[in-house]
Amino acid sequence: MSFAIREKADAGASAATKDRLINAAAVLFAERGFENVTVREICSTSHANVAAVNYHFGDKAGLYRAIVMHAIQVMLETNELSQQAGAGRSPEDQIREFVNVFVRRLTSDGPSNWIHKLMAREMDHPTEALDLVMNQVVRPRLDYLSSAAGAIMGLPPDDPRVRRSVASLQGQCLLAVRKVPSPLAKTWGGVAQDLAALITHIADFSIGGMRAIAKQPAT
Amino acid sequence: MSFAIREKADAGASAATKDRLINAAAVLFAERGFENVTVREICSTSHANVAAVNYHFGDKAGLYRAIVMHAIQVMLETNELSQQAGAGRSPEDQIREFVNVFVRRLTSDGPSNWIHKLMAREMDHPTEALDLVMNQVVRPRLDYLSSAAGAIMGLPPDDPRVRRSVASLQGQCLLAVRKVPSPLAKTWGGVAQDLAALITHIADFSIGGMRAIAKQPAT
DNA sequence: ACTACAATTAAACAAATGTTTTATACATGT
DNA sequence: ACATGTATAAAACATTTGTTTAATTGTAGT
Repeated sequence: MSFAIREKADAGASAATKDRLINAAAVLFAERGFENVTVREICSTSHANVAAVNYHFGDKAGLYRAIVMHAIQVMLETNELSQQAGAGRSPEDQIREFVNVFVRRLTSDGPSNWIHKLMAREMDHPTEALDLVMNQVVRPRLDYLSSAAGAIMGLPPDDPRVRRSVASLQGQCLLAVRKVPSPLAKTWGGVAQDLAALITHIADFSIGGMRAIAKQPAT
Repeated sequence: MSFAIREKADAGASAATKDRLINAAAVLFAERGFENVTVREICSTSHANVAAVNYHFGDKAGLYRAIVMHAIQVMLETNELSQQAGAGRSPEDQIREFVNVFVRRLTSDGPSNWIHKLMAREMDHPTEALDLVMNQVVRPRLDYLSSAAGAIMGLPPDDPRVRRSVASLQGQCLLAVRKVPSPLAKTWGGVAQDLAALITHIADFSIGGMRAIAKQPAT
């Protein structure tokens, strides 16, 4: 068995190109979508040969699949982070911490940045891989938020008024994360400029909305 | 001058193919994006020749531009409709009417449906045409909403707290409009199933949020 | 009848794209 | 030293893409 040695030898060469391909392609796919990125461009920015993608991943779609798998891991990590941050706190603080972790992670320049761009793309043009993301990542996230929101509203987590309120919260987070085109940056940018202010706004706005909704009769 | 007669003669033939191209391409572009739609497919579904696009619009991008121009008109129409619906009413009702018109128009199967899908696409991948849309359509819309929100919150329309609240409202509307992929349709669909309930939720949730924010000090 | 011009069609073109093939370099195991 | 198998490299291939060209049709004006 020479696996250990081979792995070590590969670490600087072959395994590195495979990783370079994934890293470069992930950013490109997130930025411009699957169809609008050429294999040649991926290999070019990865300093790899044109055939590298087909060799390591079979075909272009195989590379995309590998990237989605990696993305799921990071999104699950985001879920855990936001839930740990709110553990043992009041439901209001759980909402605040979720917004805090979620928005900061998605607006940062870290490796998690491209992931949600990619997912936003998938929303409009779903592929096979999206089912997995929905069930493994999004559904648990919504369940967690529904639990906190239900506590705030004094309603069961699966009450339609609670689910809708969670959707309202998510909608705000997703819009806040979205990069806004330049011409509107002045007006809109004033909103997103101070990230901390934006985060507390979304949380407080949503909590206020939940309490207002809770007073209404069920539909 | 034989323009009048020619126009009339064209109405059933040439002008019709030009319109067929626009209508077919608009749906296709909205569904899959500019790059992922081929000229051949557009012409095929339009029952036109492969060269029709180049003849009538110069090139593929010219057709796209023509579609965006048409889209702007419809979006301006949406603006007017929602503002007329709220004319002379309380600011709360103005918000409610805006959400009502906006969400209904974007979820209907009418001709306005594809437009905002297209715009959502433009947000992520801006082209030259987007500047026009932003300044002529989105900015006035935000101004109108800021005026109503400001009245509710007892603050000037350009107060950061007001602008952020308007953004919160828009985020909810945009998410509500977005078609959700099938695997989550069960959970999420329960939210969007009753459109009327969803609309009143967004309005009341937002008004509640605004009032809660208004009580806080400026940041 | 003849001309002029717009619209349509079929065929072909040049460029780009994903993929395959063939050959080479290199490290490892015997 | 030799064989083995993996990773990289260069070139070529088959399709698809947007676009152009040339020929044809039909309609209006004189």
